[in-house]
Amino acid sequence: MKVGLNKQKIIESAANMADEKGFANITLKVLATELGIKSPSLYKHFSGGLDELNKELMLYGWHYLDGEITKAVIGKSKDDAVIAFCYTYRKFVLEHKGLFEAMQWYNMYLSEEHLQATVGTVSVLFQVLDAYGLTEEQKVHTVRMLRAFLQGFSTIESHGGYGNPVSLNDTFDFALKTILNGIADLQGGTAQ
Amino acid sequence: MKVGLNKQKIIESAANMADEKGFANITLKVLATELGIKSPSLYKHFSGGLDELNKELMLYGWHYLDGEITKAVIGKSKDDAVIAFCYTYRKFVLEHKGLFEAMQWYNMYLSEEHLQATVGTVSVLFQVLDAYGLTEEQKVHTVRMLRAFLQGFSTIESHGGYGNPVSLNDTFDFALKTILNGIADLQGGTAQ
DNA sequence: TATAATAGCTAATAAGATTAGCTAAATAAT
DNA sequence: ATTATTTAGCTAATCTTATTAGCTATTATA
Repeated sequence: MKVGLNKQKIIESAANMADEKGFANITLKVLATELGIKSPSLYKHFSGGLDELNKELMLYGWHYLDGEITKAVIGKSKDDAVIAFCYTYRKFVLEHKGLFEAMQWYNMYLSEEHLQATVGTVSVLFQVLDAYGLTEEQKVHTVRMLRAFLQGFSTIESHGGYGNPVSLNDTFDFALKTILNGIADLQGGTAQ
Repeated sequence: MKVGLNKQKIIESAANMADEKGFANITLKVLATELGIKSPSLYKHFSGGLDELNKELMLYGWHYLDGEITKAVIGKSKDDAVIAFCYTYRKFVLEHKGLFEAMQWYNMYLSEEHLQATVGTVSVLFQVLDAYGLTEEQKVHTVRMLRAFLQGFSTIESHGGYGNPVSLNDTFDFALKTILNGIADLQGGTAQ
């Protein structure tokens, strides 16, 4: 009784399940049940089993985020573009907590593959920063700082790791302002 | 043939194993073998099984980091103290990659426990920031921003996620400078 | 219409976590 | 010292999940 599945449908289903139940709670059995098949049948789509599925989930997540960010940034420049980038990133993580876990998780096992996956997102950030007239090295530093902050903030926030009642929106704005001021200072000629 | 184990020894062994083989590759079987016992015997020390062991590993890691940071910060103030804090954090993660995975990993499952664990480290940071005469809210924002940056940077760095040849030390210094400048601006009276 | 490929299935294997119940060593109580 | 109790180990057995092998019906192709 062929259900008519394919990689794409399975990955999307796994992504939804990750967001609902948490990435760590995805098993081939429960995923298969959800899809109306038995778990060994998943190997017809992912011969590499769970490991391959997780990898695909990671790639899917980064491409997804990539698309969201690209849409958000189009037509904006400079600070507006950076802010749109960061807000979209943060929003994505809050809305796709489980998928984001997959995006980071796999990172821990296959750097090379992960590097490829993040290339899209990172290169959008590079393009956004082109408008500021920074040196290549300054751009690299800024991209890395932004990535670090966004990943750290989103991870901590989405897991309830910030235990203070002060508004998280305010903190996010505060941090962006700090970073954007830093970029402005670089332009001001005080380039180190 | 009582080996004479206790929680502390087991946790330290697990921490070393995590750093050597990676957190995800710790199994009760291999840990037990390493310790010279059989895996069911571990339940005499951790009735909650792997889950409890992981939780203890997380707590151990945060206390460990806490101690290192406290030592590093003693006798320093203001920027020197912040810089010492950040360098110690980063160094710790590079030297204890596997343990740090545990510290973050558990985070994903037991927020309340994790909150308690990080209290020590976070409160040191708060004390360091006391010297700047910021408002409580500004301090909270700054602590959160630093935590986010440090966690994100260290995670990405330790997993080889930064694929550019530009010096990571330079990026780290660049980012600290940016954040410290931000703090300086707050003191300058331009408090928002 | 015959053939091949595909996507599903069931049954079986293997690895790991966990539980139950046993035993010897260490410790505490008489 | 001797007895009683706790403790820390063990083996055997169970459960869950991933994975492999081999079968079958449907779909697509020649």
